[in-house]
Amino acid sequence: MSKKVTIKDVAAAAGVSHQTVSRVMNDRPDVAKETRRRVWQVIEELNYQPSAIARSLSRQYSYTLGVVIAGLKYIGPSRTLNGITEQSEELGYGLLLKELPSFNTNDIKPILNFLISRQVDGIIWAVSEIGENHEHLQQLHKELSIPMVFLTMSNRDDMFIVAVDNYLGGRKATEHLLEQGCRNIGHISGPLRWWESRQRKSGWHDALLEAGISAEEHHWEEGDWSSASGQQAMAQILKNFPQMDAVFIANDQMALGALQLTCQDEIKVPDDIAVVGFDNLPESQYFWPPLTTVRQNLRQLGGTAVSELVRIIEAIRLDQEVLQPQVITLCPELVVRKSSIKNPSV
Amino acid sequence: MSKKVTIKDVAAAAGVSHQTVSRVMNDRPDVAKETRRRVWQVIEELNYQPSAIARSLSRQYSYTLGVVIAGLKYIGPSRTLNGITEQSEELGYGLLLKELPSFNTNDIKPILNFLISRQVDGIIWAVSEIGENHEHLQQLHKELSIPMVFLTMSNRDDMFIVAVDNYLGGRKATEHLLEQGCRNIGHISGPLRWWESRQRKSGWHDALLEAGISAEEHHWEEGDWSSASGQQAMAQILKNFPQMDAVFIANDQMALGALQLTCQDEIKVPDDIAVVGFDNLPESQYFWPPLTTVRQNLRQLGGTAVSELVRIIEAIRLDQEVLQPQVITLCPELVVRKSSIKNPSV
DNA sequence: ATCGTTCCCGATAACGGTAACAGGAACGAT
DNA sequence: ATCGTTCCTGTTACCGTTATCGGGAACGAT
Repeated sequence: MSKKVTIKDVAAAAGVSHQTVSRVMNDRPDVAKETRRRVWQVIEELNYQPSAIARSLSRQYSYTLGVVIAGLKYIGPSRTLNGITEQSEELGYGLLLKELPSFNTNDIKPILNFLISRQVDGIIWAVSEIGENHEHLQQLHKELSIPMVFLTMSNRDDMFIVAVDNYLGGRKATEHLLEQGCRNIGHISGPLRWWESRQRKSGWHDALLEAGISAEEHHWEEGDWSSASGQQAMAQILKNFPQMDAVFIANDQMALGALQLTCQDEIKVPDDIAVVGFDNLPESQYFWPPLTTVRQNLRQLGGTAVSELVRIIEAIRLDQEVLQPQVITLCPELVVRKSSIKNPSV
Repeated sequence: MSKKVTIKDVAAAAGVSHQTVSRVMNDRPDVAKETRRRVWQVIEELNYQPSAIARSLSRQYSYTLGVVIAGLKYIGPSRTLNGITEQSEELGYGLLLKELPSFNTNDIKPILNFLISRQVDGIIWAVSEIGENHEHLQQLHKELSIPMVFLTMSNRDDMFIVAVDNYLGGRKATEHLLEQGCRNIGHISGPLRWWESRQRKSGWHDALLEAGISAEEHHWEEGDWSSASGQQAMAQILKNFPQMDAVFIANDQMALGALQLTCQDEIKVPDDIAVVGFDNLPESQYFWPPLTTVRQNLRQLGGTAVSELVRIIEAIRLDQEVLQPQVITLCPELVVRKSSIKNPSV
């Protein structure tokens, strides 16, 4: 059972000091050409892999990022994580992953401590803002003095934030329905404890307002993101708001539930009611009818967060100077499909 | 900017040696009650967090597992990862995550080296077996002498493997259709380079054979898991095999594509053609009609892999004895919904 | 011959913990 | 008084790297 080969084994085999081996590994200039060659040869022969652990201990950087995420069983967070893994691979950073057991976990401190004790260079907080779950965090963040980037939360001027513009998404969806000539546009929101839900709903609300239409209380219902809740909410709105000729639904899953209801009740989509969702699930294109929706590029979201975090880390490492916190906003785009096209002229 | 507090700071503040602090942190018995109390107090006051890095270096275990995964943007791998994070949290292990850029990456060695250089105690290989992508790996594995558990791959008797019984899933689906009185049962498979695809197809094939029905070449088509390919494959089979009265489709996404086609062509599901999928997406229940499918518990798959790996690691740590490799198989179950019920008596 | 450079390289001390050993104090037994 | 225990604590070495410093060899300039 071959024991791990260390820098000293290499040094002994090459007949140099371990320091010289270190110099070779790190491409330092002050090594004679011949020595360098010989050391490299031994490294290859012994298949020497330097211990990243020892390295982290010695220089004070681990080249590892901590990622805190929640809801991996849903497709949204996984896509974000996908973006994070790709970009961190690209930039040469490892990832230490922690998943919160639920979205509104209050027991945040041990998780941060866990990451910090493992010397991560920075932390990406990829948990949506729900209810009060960011209040406590915000305070801890200030005490901690470790670079952090937050995803998908309301703007605060003392933090680095990367987020999709959910408000704009809601507006785009609603404006599209207005352009189709709809005037009675309902809305099924996500749980309003979620920041995203509130943003999307505001977008809907404001777009209507600007068109001179008032969004009234019985024009919308609150769902919980699930298809079941979408179905239920749809039934409710149909009852309260029978004139409805279009509906903007805050995610594709709920939209799917609503669509199923229209199948059962033989309501024609889009002729009777036009439907727009949010998320652009890979499946949405194959719903019946294919679903118009708002695409948010979550991979890009994750990737941007990593780039940003690394930028901060390396600024500190090199300049010893702290960057100004900023908010980066990504634009969602509308994907138009059959479910919202009112007048298929011809 | 408060510098990190180390074990020596605590020792100095408490008026003891750093070794005593270490003893207190690790709950060793040989510390006087009073001293222990005092040290704890200082630890709390200074909010001391021991450096996991230094600890890993000193004892030779990091209490960290490496996870190699691919296709996080799909829901399957994310669910598996979800199971992995939960169980590792439970068992007190951290996770170092690596995502392969594609399913059939050949450049495996640097990834393993990366994980090993960070002293992970074991590795979970959560990448499906596709084509030859496991051949090379198998060889590396033997040289490496680090505990590994593999997910979802064909049985080999010298490795630890955890997998869902895809063959059984295929059988269950097909047998269900036979029970519904169907005799002309088609199949849309996933890409046959995938082990899962071959297993599911074999299940279909063998179930038919046992019922005295021969599965012929024009009774099935190969898809690529996407809804688009499902739709296309469905169209093809309908042409080649017009008598078809049921179809087993190797995943829900392709089934969705097929269902959309039936909507367009006004084929009645399940009356004209019964449909069974595979995966049990959260959306499947809301397809039209609701989709009968095979549920595989991927969270359990991930969780089991972690438990198994930790069992191996701790066996080595304590007994210094190596466990016998084994294969753990999880049973998928059939979820019956409307899309496959032929005779809705009354 | 002496001195200052430049080029290499090694010795030693960190980094922040744990392991192993040694030793002092208190105590009872001889 | 001496010895062996037991209980507690400190000293020292070590885990595998990198950083710092210092010094020898070679070389050209004085």
